[in-house]
Amino acid sequence: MDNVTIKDIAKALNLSTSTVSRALRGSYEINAETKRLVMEYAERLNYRPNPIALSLKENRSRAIGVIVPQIANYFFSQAINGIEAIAYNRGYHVIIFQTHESYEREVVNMQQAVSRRVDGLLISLSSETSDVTHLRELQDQGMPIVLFDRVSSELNATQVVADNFKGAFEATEHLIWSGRRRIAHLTIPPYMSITQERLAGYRAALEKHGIAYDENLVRYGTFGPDEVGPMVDDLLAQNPRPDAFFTASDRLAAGCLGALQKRKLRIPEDVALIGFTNMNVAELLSPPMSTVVQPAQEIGQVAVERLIELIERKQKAAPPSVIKIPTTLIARDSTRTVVE
Amino acid sequence: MDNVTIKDIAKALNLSTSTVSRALRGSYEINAETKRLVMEYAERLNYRPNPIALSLKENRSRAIGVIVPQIANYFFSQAINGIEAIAYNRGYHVIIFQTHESYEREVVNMQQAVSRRVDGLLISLSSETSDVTHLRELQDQGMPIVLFDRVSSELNATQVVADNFKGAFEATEHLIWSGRRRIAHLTIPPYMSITQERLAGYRAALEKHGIAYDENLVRYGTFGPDEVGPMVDDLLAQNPRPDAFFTASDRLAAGCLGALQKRKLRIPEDVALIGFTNMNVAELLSPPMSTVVQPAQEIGQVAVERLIELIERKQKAAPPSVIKIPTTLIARDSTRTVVE
DNA sequence: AACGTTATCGGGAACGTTGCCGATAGCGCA
DNA sequence: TGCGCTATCGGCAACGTTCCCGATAACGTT
Repeated sequence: MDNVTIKDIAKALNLSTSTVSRALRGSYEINAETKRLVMEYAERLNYRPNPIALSLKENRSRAIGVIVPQIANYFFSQAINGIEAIAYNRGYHVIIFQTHESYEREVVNMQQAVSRRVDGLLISLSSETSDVTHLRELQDQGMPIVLFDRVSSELNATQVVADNFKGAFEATEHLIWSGRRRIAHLTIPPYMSITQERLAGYRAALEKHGIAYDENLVRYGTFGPDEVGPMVDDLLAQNPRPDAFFTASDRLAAGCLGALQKRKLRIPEDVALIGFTNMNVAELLSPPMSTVVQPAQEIGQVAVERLIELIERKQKAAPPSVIKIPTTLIARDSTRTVVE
Repeated sequence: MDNVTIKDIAKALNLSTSTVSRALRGSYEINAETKRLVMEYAERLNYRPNPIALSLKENRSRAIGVIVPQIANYFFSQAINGIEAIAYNRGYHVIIFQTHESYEREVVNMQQAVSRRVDGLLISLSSETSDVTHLRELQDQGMPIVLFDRVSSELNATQVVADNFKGAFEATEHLIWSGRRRIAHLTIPPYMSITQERLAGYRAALEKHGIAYDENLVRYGTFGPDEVGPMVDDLLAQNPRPDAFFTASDRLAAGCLGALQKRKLRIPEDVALIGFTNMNVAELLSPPMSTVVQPAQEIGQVAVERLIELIERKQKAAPPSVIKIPTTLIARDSTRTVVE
């Protein structure tokens, strides 16, 4: 392998390791000629400082851990994209952990990250996670933590999220403006932060337009497979039937669309549909699907920037806060106003 | 932070560090009672061995580098999913690098991975990469390397790919069976391995059915934005017009579908369309799109398994080989046989 | 002439862990 | 009694790097 060390250089040039070390870092107390010699020789041998030795000495790894439910998911893969870009520019590398929506694996991943000595942690909570004491304890021990997307107000940490309330409010109002009155809301487990914020936005829009909130129109998914069909059936069985669906995720939006198609309901004639999503093929769906776009990449970028600030400035960094990144509503055919 | 070391335990228990070390690893030459004491104390203090110190000592990092063009891409995010799952079970962590389809960044990423002292490298080549001497040199220095998906026969390394030839052959034959004769092929840069294999499968299917290969029906994309529309236009301007499109990637398939829709061509009545893709929403597109499914996750899993074998058994591992994972053709509405 | 200063470099410890080599005591056996 | 063996443990070096403390010589200053 590659193994040229500072010792090799020292031996070859008949110098001590300390001199070589200082020459390489350009210390002022090394003779210019000596510096040149060392630099040239190091260059010629393609010397690269060993980051592991550095880590041991400085007690830091220049690595940040990223814990997400799933990589193979539009939102998270884009967020990781943003994270990676910033992190590498700042000299950190990114270690990925997946929880697969399991609380248990989240805890295990967290411990793994700790024993890997990551300098900081970026976390999007699993859907099973309601208790965050594991994170609070870690934070109390001094580990910099930033939450993104799936956050928890139980934790006094910086949190970076889409403006879920506003996004949901706009989506719901958009449906109302297009003439719908019975708007169903398909969402994810109720104890999750994003669920509550989106639900609140949904309710606020209904209220603003004088539509009573009907809890029978709200269904909570569990990330299980094949669960969307029955939920949609159940909602459609009501009388009067819902005339619009507002879904809270990529997965639910696609599943809902499939379920509606299977049941031969015309979109947007029979029901309208709008999702909270990042799918870049939403435009190509049948019909083109209206969406509230979450700025996944930007969320990742902002989150990692805050984390690095936390790592490098420690107690001097900005106090914990909640950062909301605006969403964008894109109206397409699935929510077109239908004139009778 | 967490910092309990083997020294702390030794001091507290009035033992030497070596004894503690051996007790922790269950060495036979340590008194059972002493072992118990050490184990219990370590447990109580939540001792975790410092992997950085281990890495320095053993000259290995228990990390594998994964270099891909893009994380935010169906295929690669699923592949990384598979990689992550296996790697963690085997005690390795995964460090992600993105080339963004740039040769230059690929080289830089490779160097970064090396200076991070990864134990092995998993690479899917950028579309710009035609020269692989940077990888060959690294390999010559003893770094275990496994290529996946975007591979190169210039490198004597284990390569894990989808069965591109067979997949393309089946897709083309499927189009022929559905009654098409002028089958256009939208693909990616010609020097890439997957391009050539898919093109060969396409040609072989044409030949088998007595259809002359027409190079005017083949177009090579460059991963640039908004390039698909003009390519499609150009193809459609021919006389006679193509009656089917076979695309070589997720991006091209979606772009082609959008372009055809924009030009008001009916699918499958006017033209058929089949893609090489992993999009799980292909069924929801308009119309539902036929696809050749690449087993992304399995490719990742197999690749990382081979890499770990290479890392741990070194010269004793299996010699380099090309492993082909079968694809699956899913016929949907976009290639339905149209009766005139 | 004695001293302080400056420029330039080396020695050694330390980060946390493991492994080699020894050291000690207790014991059995001839 | 003396020898060797086993069981049990400690000391030390090493991995690659940085940093603190000295060391040395060549000066200038009083």
